[in-house]
Amino acid sequence: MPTIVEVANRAGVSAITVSRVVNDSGPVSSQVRARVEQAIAEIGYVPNAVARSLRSKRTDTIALVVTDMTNPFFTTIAHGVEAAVSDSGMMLIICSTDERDAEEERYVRMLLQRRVDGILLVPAGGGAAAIKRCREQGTPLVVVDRRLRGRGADVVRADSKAGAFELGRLLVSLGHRTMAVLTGPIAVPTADDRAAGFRQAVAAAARLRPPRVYRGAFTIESGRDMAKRALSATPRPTALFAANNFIAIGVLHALDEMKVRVPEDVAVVGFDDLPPAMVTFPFLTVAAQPAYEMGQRSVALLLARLSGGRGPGQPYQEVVLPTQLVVRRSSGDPLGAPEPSI
Amino acid sequence: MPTIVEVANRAGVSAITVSRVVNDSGPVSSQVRARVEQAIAEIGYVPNAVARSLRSKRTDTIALVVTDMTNPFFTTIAHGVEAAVSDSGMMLIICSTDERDAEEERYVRMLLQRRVDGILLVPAGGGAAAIKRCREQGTPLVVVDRRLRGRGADVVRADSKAGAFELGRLLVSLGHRTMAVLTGPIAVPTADDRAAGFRQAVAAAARLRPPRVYRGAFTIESGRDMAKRALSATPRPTALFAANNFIAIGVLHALDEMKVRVPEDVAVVGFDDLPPAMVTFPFLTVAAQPAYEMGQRSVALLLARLSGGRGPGQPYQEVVLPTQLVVRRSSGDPLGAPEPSI
DNA sequence: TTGTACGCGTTATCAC
DNA sequence: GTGATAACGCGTACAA
Repeated sequence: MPTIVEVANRAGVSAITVSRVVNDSGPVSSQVRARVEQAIAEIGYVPNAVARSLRSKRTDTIALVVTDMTNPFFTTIAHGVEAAVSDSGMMLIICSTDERDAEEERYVRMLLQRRVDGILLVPAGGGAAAIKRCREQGTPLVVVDRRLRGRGADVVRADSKAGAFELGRLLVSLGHRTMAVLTGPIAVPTADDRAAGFRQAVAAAARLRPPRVYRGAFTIESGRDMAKRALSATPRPTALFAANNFIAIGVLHALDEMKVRVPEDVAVVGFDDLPPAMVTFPFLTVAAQPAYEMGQRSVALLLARLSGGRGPGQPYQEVVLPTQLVVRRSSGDPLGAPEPSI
Repeated sequence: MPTIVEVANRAGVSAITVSRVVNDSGPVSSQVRARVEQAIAEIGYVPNAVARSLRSKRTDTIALVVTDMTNPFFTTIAHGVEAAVSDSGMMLIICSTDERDAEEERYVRMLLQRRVDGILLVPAGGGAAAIKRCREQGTPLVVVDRRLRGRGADVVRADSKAGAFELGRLLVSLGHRTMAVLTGPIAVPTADDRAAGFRQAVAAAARLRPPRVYRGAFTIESGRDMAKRALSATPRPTALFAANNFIAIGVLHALDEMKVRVPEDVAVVGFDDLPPAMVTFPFLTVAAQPAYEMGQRSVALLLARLSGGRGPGQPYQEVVLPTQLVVRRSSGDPLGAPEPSI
């Protein structure tokens, strides 16, 4: 593999001159430039970015660490990230932790060894270890999709609480009085916020019993399981709130198996929309998060840190994006309304 | 940022000894090891993988270049790739070319500069330029999901022709006699193979007119457009074959808009399944590709090249995986069958 | 078991 | 406008 020195020899110049031509840094006479360019073409020189990084201390690479690459919500974020990263001439490393803290730690360690310029992280749990590591090394970190207890990093997330509140208010306005919340693990802020927002909406209505809250994982299996438990409770809920898209899918599967009709027998609302590209016939009423935009904004925040515009001394920012209420069939008509005449 | 030398000084040893401790290469007395490990912990040393790569000429990084990150088929491949890559302690760079040759070239150039250990490529077009570049540099390349004209690289793909043939045979057996194929661009082997396979199935039946073939892009918009054109043809087809998942979704949207019922008025079959995770109620009859497995097999092929087991001199391999026919509602019942009594 | 010398490919600094 | 020198952080080859 030819090096810059070999190009230099062939062109009869020094290595640094070749470097100047390649990077367009510093003055080079047009004659020399031509000779160098020809030499490059002749021997097929490809600059070595590894060596360059060793000197420059920049890799022009950032990493995105998500909890679940199969979830379209995260792949949509990834898409937004990729677009933004590519625009600024960098490359993107993607890691999937499978919601496991240990994997998250392993990945962050590897990424820091590789000296990536920055990390976008969807923490599996609290993310404390990762945040600490990054800070020690001075590598910018943006936490995506999860609220942070302390202020330890920039954050980009959607307003889970407000979105859940809207869904709750919708169901209340449709006349539901017994509802259940199916959400994710304890201590995951996203899971808590959504439960809290929904409960608040119910509490705001007079004389409604607070919804029962089921805790599981953000998975289809867990959604299915929680739905079955919720429906066997007394009194049986007339509406279910699934705190993310996978839980919602699990719920729909469970109801289908139980021959419970949606929305006729039970209304269902969820968090996270499915990308329109993937859904043939949208059905589910949801609070949609702006996933693509979240990806882009995360990169923007990271790049701002990198360009030093906001040095490491600057206070951390939290960008909270609004969700959008999308009402579809699964939430049903007002309870007690007359049956439509056929 | 502390270096290996600083660790060495603090521990009162030489740099190479620290290296031996960190990489567990070469003998180190347990006393010295303890001293070194303590020094590492105290000053928070994080090995520099960039410098290591410069020496070792390996980056332990591979890249996946796809045409469309929003397509669940490719994200499923990516998921399989990620799992396999992670298992072998490497990291994964992901690039999305948006089906543009120029982007593909740009990405490949950047990746080769970064000295990635290998590249998995879903070519936007023929992929000739990328293949040539990689070969010149001696970087292993595996082409994914596309057949190659010449033998210039390892290939992992599904059997598009056989899958399309099965779909065609199904429709023929259901009694359809006028059908249309909605496929991707000319010169993309995948698009051609699927059209050819389907046509062959029709030709195998006696006295059927060959299906009309529409050419567009592998996008929802294109699918919608082609569906409208196909349905306004005379004689009007009773069945449509969409050559990938996005085209199929576009078709379903178009038919919905035109108030054409599926499968009552027109039967629809497609290529590529949607991951079960994303679909609430599966509806479409498809030839499903083993996307996840394709991702894994691609990595396996790449790693085989890397480990030298199959040196660069070895002949290129082509792995062709079978598709699976999944019959659902969209393909309908046999034509002319009595209406089901309610 | 431990250490010395050198090179990996590039670029910043300073000199001409 | 061009070049010599050194340094980035690490690991191989060899010596002690």
